[in-house]
Amino acid sequence: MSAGATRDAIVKRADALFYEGGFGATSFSDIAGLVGISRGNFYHHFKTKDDILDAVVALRMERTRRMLDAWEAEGGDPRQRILSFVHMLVANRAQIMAFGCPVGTLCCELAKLDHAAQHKAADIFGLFRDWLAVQFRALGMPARSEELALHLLAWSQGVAVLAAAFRDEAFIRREVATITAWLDGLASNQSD
Amino acid sequence: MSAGATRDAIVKRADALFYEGGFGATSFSDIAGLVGISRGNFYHHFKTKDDILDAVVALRMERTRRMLDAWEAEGGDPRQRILSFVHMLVANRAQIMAFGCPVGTLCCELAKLDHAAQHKAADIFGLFRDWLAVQFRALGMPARSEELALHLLAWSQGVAVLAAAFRDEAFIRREVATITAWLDGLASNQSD
DNA sequence: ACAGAACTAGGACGACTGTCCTAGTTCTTC
DNA sequence: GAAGAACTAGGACAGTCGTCCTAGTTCTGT
Repeated sequence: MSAGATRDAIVKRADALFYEGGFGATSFSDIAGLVGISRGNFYHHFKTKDDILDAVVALRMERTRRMLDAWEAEGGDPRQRILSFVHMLVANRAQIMAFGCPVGTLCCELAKLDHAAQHKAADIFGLFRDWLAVQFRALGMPARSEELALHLLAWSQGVAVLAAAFRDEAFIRREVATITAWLDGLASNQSD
Repeated sequence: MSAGATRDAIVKRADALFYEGGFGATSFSDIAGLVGISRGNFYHHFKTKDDILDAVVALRMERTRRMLDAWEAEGGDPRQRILSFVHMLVANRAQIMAFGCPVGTLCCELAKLDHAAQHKAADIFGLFRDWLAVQFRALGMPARSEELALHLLAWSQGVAVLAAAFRDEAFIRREVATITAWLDGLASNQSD
C-alpha cells in the first residue's frame, strides 16, 4: 500500500514549504512535523536535503507538463491557450502576492546559493517557453515565436515580483488586461 | 577616525553578501570574515541580524535616491532619464544574470520569511516607481503616469528574473531594445 | 595625565542544522 | 508461519547559528 506513499507525502509537503518559506529556510523538522513522521526517517527515502529538492523540482516539472497538456487538450485556439497561461496570475493571485511565483523565486534563490539544481529549476521556465512558442507559432508568427514566448514569460514574472512586493491585486488585474490587449494587437500589428 | 567606520564596513560587506548569497544564507561569520573583525564584535554595532538588514536596506535606499538624483541632475529629457533606468539592466547584466535584481530578490525572500523589513525593501521599489511616474508625467501623460511607472518596473523585473534563470545576455539586450521602442511609441500612440 | 566612553577579541550559551546509526516494527512473499 | 525486505522512531553526531558576556585595548576630552 505504502508504495512510496510516505515519500510522496514528504515531497508534497516539502514542495509547499519550499514555496512558502524558501528552500534554505525550510528544515527537515518543518517537513517532518507537517508530514507527521520522525525526523530521522528521512534518510530512508532521501539521502540529502538536495535529493528532496530534486524530487520537488521533478514534481513541479511534471505538474507543469500536465497543466500545459490540459490546456492543449481543452481545444481552444492558440490565443485562448496563451490566455490560460496569463490567467494563472489572477487565479493564483493570493499565493503570488504572498510568496511570489514558485518557479521564479526558486530559480533566484538557487542562483544565489549557486546550487546545482538551478538548471533543473530553470527547465520549468523552459517548459513554459517552449509551449508558449508553439502557441505563437500557431498564431502565425513563426519567426519571432521564441522571442515572444520569452517576452511574455518575463512579463508575467515581473508582474509576480511587483505583486509580491506591493501586495497589489489591482495591479495584477490591470497588467493581465494589458497583456490581453497586447496579444490581440499582435496578429494585426506585428511592430511590437 | 573610526566614527562608524567599522559599522559602515559591516553594512557595506553585508550588503554585498545579502545580494550575492541571500539574507538567510549569510551568517555573522561570513560578514566578519569579509570585514576582518571578530564575530562577537557585532553586538556593539548591531543588536540583532535584523538590525543589520535594516541598515542594509537603508543603505540601498539612500544609494538609490542618490542615483535617481544624479540622473535628474544630468539634465537630459524625460525620455533620456527613463532610458538611464532601463540601461541599468545592461550595465549590471553580469550581476543580474548571477544573482538577479537586488531589490526584487530581497523583496521575494523577505516575503517568504514574513519578515518585518519587507515593507522597507518594497519602499525601494516605491522610490523607482515615484521617480518614473514623474518622468512619465513630464513626457506628457499625467493620467497614467503611475500605471506606466509600475508597468516599466515590472517589465525590468521580469527581464532580471529570466536573465538570471537562463543566464541569457542576448535576451537582456533584446528586451532593452524592445522597451526603448515601446517608450518611443508611447508619446505618439497612447493606446498601449 | 587621567577618567570615561568607544571599541574590540575571544569565547560561552543554548538552540538548531543536516546527516547518520541502531533497534524495532510492519509488510511482502513463499 | 517463517525469512527477508521495507519502513519507522528516536536519538547521537559534529557543526553552525544568532546572541550575549567579559575582559582588555584604544580613543577622546579635559
